[in-house]
Amino acid sequence: MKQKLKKSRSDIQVHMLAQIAKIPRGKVSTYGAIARAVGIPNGARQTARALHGAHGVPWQRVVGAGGAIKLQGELAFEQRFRLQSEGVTFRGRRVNMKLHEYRFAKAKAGRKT
DNA sequence: AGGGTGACGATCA
DNA sequence: ATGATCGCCACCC
Repeated sequence: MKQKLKKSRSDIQVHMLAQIAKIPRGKVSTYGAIARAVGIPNGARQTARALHGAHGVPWQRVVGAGGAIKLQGELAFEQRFRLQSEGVTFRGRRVNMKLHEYRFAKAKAGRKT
């Protein structure tokens, strides 16, 4: 029996958005971490792709590796502003990941719970 | 069917 | 720390 149906590529984005929506206020995650959470080890770009066309999701809580804001122009400014409003602290131009990195349950990790 | 693109990530100079 | 280059994966034309 199939343990896992091949999900449409579009579904992947839906799953990503679902994970992003789970990030609690005051916390942030990275494109790569979200990708891994849905089973795509190197799909950081797909996370960005999903966010680009998404709506109603806390996109501000998604940052690049190391807490770097990958957006440009006003969007970068807005993201930082919104995060600070949620209580997220920065360390220079990056989010202080030591305090705000949110950990997802990985999709394929050998976890036994 | 083929080629270019991107809200990325890691590595190298 | 900054800039350039390559690799990844799904989307768009």
